[in-house]
Amino acid sequence: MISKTFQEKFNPSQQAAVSFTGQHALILAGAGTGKTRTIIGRAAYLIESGVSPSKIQILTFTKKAANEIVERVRSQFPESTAISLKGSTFHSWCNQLIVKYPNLFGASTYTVIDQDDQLSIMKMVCGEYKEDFGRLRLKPQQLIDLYSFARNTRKNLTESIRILLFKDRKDRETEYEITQQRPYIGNLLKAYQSKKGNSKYLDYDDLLLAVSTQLHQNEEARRILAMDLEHLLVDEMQDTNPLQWELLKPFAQVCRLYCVGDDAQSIYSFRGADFRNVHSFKERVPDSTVLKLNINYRSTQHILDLANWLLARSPIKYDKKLVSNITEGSFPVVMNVSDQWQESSWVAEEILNGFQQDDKFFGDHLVLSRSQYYTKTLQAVFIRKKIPFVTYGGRKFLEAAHIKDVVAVLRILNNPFDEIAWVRFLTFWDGIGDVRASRALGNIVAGDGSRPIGTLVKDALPGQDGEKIGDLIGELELSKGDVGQLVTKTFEAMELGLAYKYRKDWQEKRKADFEVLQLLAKSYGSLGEFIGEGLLDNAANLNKSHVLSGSELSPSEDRDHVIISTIHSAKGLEADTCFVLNVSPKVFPSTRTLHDPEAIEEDRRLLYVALTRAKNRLFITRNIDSIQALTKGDEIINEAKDIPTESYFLSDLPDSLVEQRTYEHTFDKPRDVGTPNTMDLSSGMDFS
DNA sequence: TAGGACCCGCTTTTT
DNA sequence: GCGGGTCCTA
Repeated sequence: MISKTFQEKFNPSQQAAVSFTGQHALILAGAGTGKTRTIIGRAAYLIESGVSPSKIQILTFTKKAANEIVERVRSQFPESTAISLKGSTFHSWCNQLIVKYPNLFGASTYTVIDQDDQLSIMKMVCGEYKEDFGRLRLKPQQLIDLYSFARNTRKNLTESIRILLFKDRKDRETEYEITQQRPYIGNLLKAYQSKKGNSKYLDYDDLLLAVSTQLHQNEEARRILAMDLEHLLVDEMQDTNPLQWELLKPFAQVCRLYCVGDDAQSIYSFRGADFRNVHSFKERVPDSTVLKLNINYRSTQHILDLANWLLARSPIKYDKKLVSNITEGSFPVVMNVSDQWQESSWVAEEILNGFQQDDKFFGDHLVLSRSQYYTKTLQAVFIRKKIPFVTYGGRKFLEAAHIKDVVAVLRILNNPFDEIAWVRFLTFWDGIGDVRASRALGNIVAGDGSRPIGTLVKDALPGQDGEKIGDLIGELELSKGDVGQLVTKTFEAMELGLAYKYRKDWQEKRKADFEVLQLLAKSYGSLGEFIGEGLLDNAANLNKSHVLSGSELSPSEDRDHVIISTIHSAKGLEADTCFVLNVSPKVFPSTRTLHDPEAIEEDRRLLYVALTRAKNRLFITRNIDSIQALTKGDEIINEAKDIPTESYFLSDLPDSLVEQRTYEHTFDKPRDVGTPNTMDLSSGMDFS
């Protein structure tokens, strides 16, 4: 049954996509063509057609996107109609499946670990296998990257080493080097893997791998999951990697796949994303149809002209030319600045102008940067000018050191084999360092698990310290069933130590986070859920972007403020006015990608994503010095001499597409910024 | 063995 | 400006 507004809400190609009746579909949707609207419409359409909401699963890459889609579908129906509709990230979905069917996936007690934990384990392994590690000139982090890359791309170790460490070279020397190093790397990775297994850890990749492997091997598993699922709606298909494809593939047999994506917005190849998952969809999935959405409802034609120009210059054929249904509007502005202070000041001025003169809200402004790091100056200026802002991307709440200290206790109670949590917890206390902790650890983990944790600690760590810590953890174990209470008690017990450990910024910054942690903890039913889902839940990414309102944990999104985001985190966002920072030579494309044509194209797509976030006004900043260096033909050109591809995306930018300006005010630069190395004390004193 | 002081290198992007 | 590593001292 199609609702009355259907024709009004969707254009003909969107209608075709939303009401698709075939088996499997791939929707190719350019930026701003209503991708989210279509996936929402699809879910709503299915529910209206009588599909049970509980049999629809929406998959996205971030929790935020998942929540938004689900909420918007639910709001179209009377109260509880669509309450059972599910939306999650790939990782969280797999985690839920593993929890729901423990027998099927063979994991009962486990702990999901993040990249910090992975690194800690790898460091332990490198310490244990000194000889192997010593023969390599690699950092533990590189080993982790290698391991993850190989698993996500389904490539073997040799190929992974070649791509990640040798820039994909295939000459004889490289072959020799790889043959030399591979056995040692292999040993370390195997040791890492078995340590991970012993501690009952699952890293992010394991979550996907566990489910995917089982589905491929086990027909029973497919049958069971098929009973729960009729429609799988996948967002951002261009960002899926081979491992995720392995996960999706079996579902083509048990339910209907509906994948939405845009190959021109594929920006996650560092995570193994492969847009052949889009390009080869039709060949890979029998009985599938490809539909396209081409009309852009977001941006003015001027903005799209620039985006189209950028894409047209790529050697890759995207078969895409966005056409806007908005014809008026101003040209994108390219602002030439000579340093970051100018850049930040100008952005701040523009925003304040917009706010005061043009009746814009702070929330109408989106500032995009290539890296989180780069926006620091901007944040400083915003604070001084009292411009409210939130940042997207960056370190997550649960990854902050002081939070991890407290969470370590919860992890221990959840999984007594969790060595990392043990070390963190034990060394937290004054007088216990790495050495005593890891010694004690051997005894604790060797225990049979049936004895109370408190006595285990006392045995492993004789003396006063052991008594104290053993009593504490024994006491805390009593609150295991109540996550909120457990967090409160743990914090009380550790508060003194925390205040001392983080004395530099405890009062100002860190202390308040524990109120947030408590509220967050209360929102989870069980310890296991909090540990597992909490980590995977991007909504837990409430560093500074969330505030406490009343007794509720709520995103401060309902307040008016500018959004500062990395481009990667900005996918799916849009704003009236959009600033793209530092689109300078050496940045777009980045100098680190210049050796690799594919990486350059990914940088191009990254810029494309940034440009297409803007609805009405697009401002691009760039460093004038680097532009002049480029035209003078100095080192940048020389570096790029033997590289056929262009070295700066905007180098031949036609004047007809943008308006160029140069920043003129200089008074805004704070006098006291810079590096006063020595203070001049020579004057005012006569030593003669 | 624990912990503090100091120095260096460098700084994409994320579940 | 930050974490990480290293060296030095109690």
